[in-house]
Amino acid sequence: MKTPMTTDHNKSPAKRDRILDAAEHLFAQRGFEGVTLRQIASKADVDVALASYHFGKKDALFTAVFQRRASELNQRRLAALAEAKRCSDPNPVSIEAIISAFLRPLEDVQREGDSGWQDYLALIAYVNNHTYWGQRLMSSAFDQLVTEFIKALKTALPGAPNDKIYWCYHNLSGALTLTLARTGRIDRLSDGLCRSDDYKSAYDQMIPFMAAGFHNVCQPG
Amino acid sequence: MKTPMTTDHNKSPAKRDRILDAAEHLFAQRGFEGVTLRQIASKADVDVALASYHFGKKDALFTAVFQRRASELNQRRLAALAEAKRCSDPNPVSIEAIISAFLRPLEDVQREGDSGWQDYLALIAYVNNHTYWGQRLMSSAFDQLVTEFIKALKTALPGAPNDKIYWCYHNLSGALTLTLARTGRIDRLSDGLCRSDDYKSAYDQMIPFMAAGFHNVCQPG
DNA sequence: CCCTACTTTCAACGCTTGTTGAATCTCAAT
DNA sequence: ATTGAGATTCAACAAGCGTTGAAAGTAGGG
Repeated sequence: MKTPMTTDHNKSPAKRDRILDAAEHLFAQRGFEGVTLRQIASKADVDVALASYHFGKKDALFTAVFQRRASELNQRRLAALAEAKRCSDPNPVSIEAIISAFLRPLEDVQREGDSGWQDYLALIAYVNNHTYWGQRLMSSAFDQLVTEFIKALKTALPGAPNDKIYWCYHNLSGALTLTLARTGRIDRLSDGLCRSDDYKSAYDQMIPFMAAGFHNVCQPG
Repeated sequence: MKTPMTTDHNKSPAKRDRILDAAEHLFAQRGFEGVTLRQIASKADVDVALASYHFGKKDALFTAVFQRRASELNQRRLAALAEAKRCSDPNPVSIEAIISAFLRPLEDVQREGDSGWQDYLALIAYVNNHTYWGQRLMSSAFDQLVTEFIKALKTALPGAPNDKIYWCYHNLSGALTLTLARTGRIDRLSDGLCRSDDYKSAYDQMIPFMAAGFHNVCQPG
């Protein structure tokens, strides 16, 4: 009996994946127009034409890179949120726990070594601050997840006006984005006291910071 | 008697400035590599070669655009900080007042109509999230100002550890950067309830939000 | 062994890019 | 009028871009 034959490309995904990895790294570092297909192919040790063969136009390759890890990240964050709900069971989940469920999975994948995740999170930062790519990619990849977290925030802050919740999430998202971009600015500003690549410290202070902001802005009435 | 003759180029700054304006708008919208000198020249209604004549390489044009409005912005923010100190005179300045002095001048220049400031602030957002340009431009343009504000924050939060102050400023800077980028994401997330171009609302909620974060994270201990 | 389907390479295309050197224009001072 | 210096245009360059079509490689099923 023959294999069910979605003969697709499960035999030699090696080069295809190497293109994705190289593109992930370079796009995250220099942006869409800042990278050429030849640089990607060179880093992946592959012919230029192969990128076009597998992914079509350059836009499509960028989109493929962005979507590759999105669903796994969403699953991890949703799992963290479910776990937080389970832990505080009869009581409602605290703001701190919700924000923690939003951020800690990022710390997890960053710590797990695979530098691909580092690049991917930096790519999210690039896309989130980019008008064109943000409009095209952020919603389809993350809106469902974000809506889930915002729903949790609303129940944790009963009576809070919706627009304030969204603005508070905007603050959280912006601070997180700058963290993920790891530009090294805080290193220079603090003269080395703080480091952009010290995620642990970043999240440790970000969680109580944001929780206090939510509580202060979103108090009912 | 002849005019004191820094014969430089004060006679026909028209085209030179039009290049800066066009570049400001396009760089802010599409980034450094996303814009061609021909697009800039076309928008400025000027020959391509003129940009090279006035500014040299493309990098130098980008730098010139970035630096053009930096010192005026710094002056406005420093004036706002001085005014805040004056208002609360014998008492120390509050965190809220410091953050307000940091943000409100942005709202002012945005309201004053001149759409160039809008583009410029979006350009700051682009540079601040960009590894390469951030390292080259942010420090020289804004470090002195930021250091001044951080000094004020330190005196307003006596006993707070320095690293926490820097991380808190990092949060403020990140949220502000996403606001300045005006990507339209909050519009889509909130289904039109909040709008990226509603600076007033953005700053109105950001000030108490950030102040609460500072207070919560930076309590001495 | 020979199909067949997929992957990978090769070579080249048409086009755009940033940059430059020489030519032209502008216009105030001589 | 002439000069001279800055501003502006023109035309062109070499280099690099994304993309493509055809050729070559690979491998499992008949």
